[in-house]
Amino acid sequence: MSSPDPRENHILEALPDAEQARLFPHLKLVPMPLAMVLYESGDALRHVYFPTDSIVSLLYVMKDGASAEIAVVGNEGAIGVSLFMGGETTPSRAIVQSAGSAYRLTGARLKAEFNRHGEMLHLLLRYTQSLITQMAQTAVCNRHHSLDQQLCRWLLLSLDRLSSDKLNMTQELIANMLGVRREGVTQAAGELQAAGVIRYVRGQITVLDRPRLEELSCECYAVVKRETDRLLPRNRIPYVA
Amino acid sequence: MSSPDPRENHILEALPDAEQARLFPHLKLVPMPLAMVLYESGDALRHVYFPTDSIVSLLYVMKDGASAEIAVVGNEGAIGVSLFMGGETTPSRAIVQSAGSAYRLTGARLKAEFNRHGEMLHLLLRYTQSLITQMAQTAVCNRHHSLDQQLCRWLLLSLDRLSSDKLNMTQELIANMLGVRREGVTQAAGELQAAGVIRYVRGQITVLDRPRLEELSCECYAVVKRETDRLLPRNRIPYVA
DNA sequence: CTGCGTCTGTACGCCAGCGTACAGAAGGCC
DNA sequence: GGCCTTCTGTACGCTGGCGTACAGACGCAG
Repeated sequence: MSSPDPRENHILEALPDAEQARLFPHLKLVPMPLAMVLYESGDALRHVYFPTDSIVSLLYVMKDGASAEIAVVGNEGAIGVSLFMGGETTPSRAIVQSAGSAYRLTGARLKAEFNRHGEMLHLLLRYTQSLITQMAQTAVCNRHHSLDQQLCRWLLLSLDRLSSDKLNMTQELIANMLGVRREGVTQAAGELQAAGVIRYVRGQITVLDRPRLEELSCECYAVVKRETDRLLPRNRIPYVA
Repeated sequence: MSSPDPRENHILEALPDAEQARLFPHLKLVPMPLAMVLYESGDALRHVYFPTDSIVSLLYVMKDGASAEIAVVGNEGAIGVSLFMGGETTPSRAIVQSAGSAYRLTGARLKAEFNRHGEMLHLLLRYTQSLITQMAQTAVCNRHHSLDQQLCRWLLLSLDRLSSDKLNMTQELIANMLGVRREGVTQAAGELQAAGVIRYVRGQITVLDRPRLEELSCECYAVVKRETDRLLPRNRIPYVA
């Protein structure tokens, strides 16, 4: 971005002027390079991150090394929910899946703002609920849907968090996120390419036919999208008790 | 229970005296018969439920009727998280999986207490985080583990929420919760019975060898258990900012 | 322009769980 | 006792995704 602005993050954007004035001076713009780990399972969180153009995956890693993504966070949300939820740590790993930037706030500063019980609290809680929806839907999706469908869902979730129709990610990476074999992704992506829905060139995916992608996806994408839009409307709504 | 007491629910138990005095008069003890639906996907919630000896499953139902449990709630928690999270509704169904009782509170009363930003808020948020852990782990489990392992996990989660070693539930019901075929559960349960771990008689499961059950389960049970115990210690801990 | 590392394509046997179908067994009701 | 419903056991073919193995393709460094 030529002139980074905290308001590129939807949560920060939605804050009332007074809260923005209080918080923005303490925000620090940090680069988010690919594969950067924001926290490991069980780490005490020091900061909360508000992505602008980066995408972060939350994933669980098992003892045998198998992994699975449970949610993806972009400029609609924040990383470090367990800070204000009170747990301080969480058994997941947060890893940058698409490079970019984020605004960072110290945990202490965030908690202080949260405990003023103002709009920030309500925004963060609503965002957390949308995160819950995404995780729950991921659980169901993992149970019932085919790899082909899940790949479509995953591409759409990423696409929504970028301003471009190009994704920079290898099949290996996608496989890790979905918790499947790399060969499976090759297979599924090959079909999509043959159908003219995407173009795939060595770590760069271009989406050619988004409507078709939505058709091929399972319903999980739509459910999550609808719920996210409902919970996080992009304008300033005062809290109603 | 011979003399029901709100303190059988761990959240209510953990409240300071002042908050208990304020809330308990408004609690209503309600029966929770098997298969009772507390809310359907998208329903506006009117009450929050604090189970004492009942168990409630949160499950997602897809368009084609397929379903999957995303979390289970007993006397350690509450049903109706989306009320104080701000969403008012949630795309899941809450259904009683093991009959018993619960204390009920109107949504308005709960929100009023929540917005006092006292111990109730912190307890509910910490509980919500443990719920998040459970959902995330379910997602991973659905991806990577065998039906046999998942059955063990599920039995343990239920067992922890009951005071008995007997579970009243048909294989059909379990299959619905796990999102698998009934025959699959028959198969897996048959193996457990042959191994002397459980005894199965027409809708009644008796756990004979719990340690063995834990060994046969995937790590998911232990992860969720540890995290739940960490987040919700059974004593009154003042909030530290 | 050559070589090497990374990324992608393909192949083959294997198996868990699915869909389907049906049979026996236990318990309740009249 | 006899009937009917519910619950459980078993069988069989099918398929999606896994594990493994290897070959081509692209791109960067030297």
